[in-house]
Amino acid sequence: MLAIGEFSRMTHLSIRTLRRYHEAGLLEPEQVDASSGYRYYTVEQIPTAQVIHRLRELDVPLPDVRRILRSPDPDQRAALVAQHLGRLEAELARTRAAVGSLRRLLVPEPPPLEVELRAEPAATVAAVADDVDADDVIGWYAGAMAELDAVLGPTAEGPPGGLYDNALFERGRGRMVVYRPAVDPPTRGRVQPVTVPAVELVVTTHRGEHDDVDVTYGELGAWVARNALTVAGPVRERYLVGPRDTDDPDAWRTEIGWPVFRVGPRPDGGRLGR
Amino acid sequence: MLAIGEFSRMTHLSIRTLRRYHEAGLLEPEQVDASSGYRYYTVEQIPTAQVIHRLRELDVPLPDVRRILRSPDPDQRAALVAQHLGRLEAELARTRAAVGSLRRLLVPEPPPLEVELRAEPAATVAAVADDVDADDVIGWYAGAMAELDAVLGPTAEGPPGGLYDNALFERGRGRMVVYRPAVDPPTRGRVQPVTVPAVELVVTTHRGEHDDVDVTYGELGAWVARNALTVAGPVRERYLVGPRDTDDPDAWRTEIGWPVFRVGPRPDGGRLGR
DNA sequence: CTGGAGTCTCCCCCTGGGGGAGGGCCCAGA
DNA sequence: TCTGGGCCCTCCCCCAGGGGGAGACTCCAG
Repeated sequence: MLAIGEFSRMTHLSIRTLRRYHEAGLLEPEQVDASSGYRYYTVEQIPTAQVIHRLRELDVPLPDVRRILRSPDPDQRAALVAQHLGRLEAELARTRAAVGSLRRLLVPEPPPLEVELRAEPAATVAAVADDVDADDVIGWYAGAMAELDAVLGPTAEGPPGGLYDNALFERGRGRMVVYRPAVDPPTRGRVQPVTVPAVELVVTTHRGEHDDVDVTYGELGAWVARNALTVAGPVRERYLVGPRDTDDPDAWRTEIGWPVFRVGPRPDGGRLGR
Repeated sequence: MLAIGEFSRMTHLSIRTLRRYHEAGLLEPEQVDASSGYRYYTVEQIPTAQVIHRLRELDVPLPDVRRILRSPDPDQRAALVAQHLGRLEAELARTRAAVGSLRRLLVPEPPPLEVELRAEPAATVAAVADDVDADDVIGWYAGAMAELDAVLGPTAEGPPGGLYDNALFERGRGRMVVYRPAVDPPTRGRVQPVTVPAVELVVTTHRGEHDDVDVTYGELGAWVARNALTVAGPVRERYLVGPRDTDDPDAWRTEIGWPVFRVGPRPDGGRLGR
C-alpha cells in the first residue's frame, strides 16, 4: 500500500490533485483509513493515473475522464477518446481561423461598404427554430440545416437564411431561426412553416470567410448609428453563396440585414417574438 | 453615442463581457454618465473591440491584450502578437505530444523493465541549481543547460544529469539541480561546484521521447514499492543519449535513479538538502 | 406621467488548479 | 513506551474569465 506522497512521486500527479481526483470519483484510493482519513493506493493504480494525466493534458473535462475510465468496452472507450480528439481538431481550426482573421484585421484594406435600405415583404418559409446558447450556434445550425434539406429535398426555391435574436449576442443565448424558402412549407419533425414579417431592412453583403462576419456587422452597425436608425427585431442573414455552393471561401456571399425603425418606436425591444 | 446593448450587437461581445473589459481597462467607454453610470461607446471603438475579440479567441490573457492595445508602435505590437502565436505553437506541440503518448499508453507493449540496484559514489560536478515551479521545469532546464555549456565548453566528461526534489512532483515546486561532470568545476554566473552525495540508487533506463517518462517513473516506483524500499532523497536523471546527441527520439536514453534506504530511516524525508 | 425595456451594481457559481492554517497520524529511535 | 518530526487530513481563500440572477435605477415613447 502506498501513501499519497509516494503515489504522487510515482505518477507525477501532485498530492492536491490526487485528492481532487479522489473527491471527483476519478481515482479512488484502494483503501481509505476510516479513522485517520489517510488515502492508500496500490501500484496497480499507477497506469490508471497515467491515463488520467494524459487526458487532462488534452483538457478533457474531469466528468468526461470519469466516463472514459468507467466504460468497460475498449471500443466504446476508444470512441470517447476519439470524440475528444475531434474536439481538439475543432479547437485548432477555430484558432487558425482567429489567426487568419486577426491578420486580415490588422492589415485593413477597407472594402467599399455598400449599404441598401430595402422594404422587405413578409414571406412564409420552412423553418427550424429554437432557443440556443451562443457557443452552440454552429452545431445547431448544421443540424437544423441538415434537417431542412432532408425534409425539403435538393431543389431550392432560393438561398437559405436565418434570423438571430439580438439577445444571442447581448446575453449569449437567444432564439435562432434557420429557414429555406418553400412553396407550401411542410410540418415534419422540427421543420415548421414560419412567416417572416415584413420589415424595413438595412442590408449589406459580407464577402468571404464567415469568421470575419462580425467586422461587417460592425460596419453595418456604424452605418445604422450614423443614419440615426434604431434596431427593431432580430438580425437576418441570407446565405447567397456558401459552402454548399462552392469550396472557394472567397466566393462566399452572406447578406446581412438589420431591421430598423426611423427614430421612433421599438415595439418589441429588438427581440424576436414567438 | 451608443448604449452598451447597441455596441454589443455591433461587436458580438456580450454586455457582461463589455462591462468586464471596461473594468479591466481594455475598452473604456467614450463616456460614462456620472450620475447613472450608463456606458456610452462610439462607432470608432468598434474596430478595437474586434481586435480584442480576436485576441481573446486566441486565449491571450486580458493584461496582455491591454499591453498590445496600448503599445503605440506597430512593430512592437506585431512582436507582442507574434509572441502569443509562439505560445500557441508550443501549446500545439504539447497537445501533439500528449496525443502520441496517450496512444502509446493505450496500446501497451510492456518492455522488459531492467532495474539495477547500484551503489553510486559521491561526485563533484559543475551545476546550476534553483527552486523552480513545476510548469517552468522545461524552460529552466534549457536555460541552465545552455549556461553550463557556455561555461564548460563542448568537451564533455560524461553525460549531463539532474536532481529533482520530490516536492517538485508532490507540491508543484521544488529544488532542481542540473549538472555536467567536470574536473575542477568552476564558479561562474549561476554555475557552481556541487557535490552529489553517495547513495544507494535504484536505476532503470527510459527509452525514447521524454513525454512518456512518467510511465517509467511509475514502473520504477512499483519496483521500489514491491521490494520494500523507501525513497531517500531527490530523484536523479542522467541524459545518456538526448536531443543534443541525435535527432532520432527513439534513440534517446535517460537513466532514472531513485535513492533508497532499506526499510529503515528517512533522514530528510526525501527532500533535497541545501 | 407612466410603463416597460435597458442598464446599473452586487453577489454567487463554474472549472481545475494552488496557497496556507491548524491539527491529527505514523513510526523510527531512544 | 514515549517522543519528535515528517506526513497527511480538512477547511477556507484565491486565480482567470466567464455566466446567472436579484434588486434598484434610468431612459424614453406614447
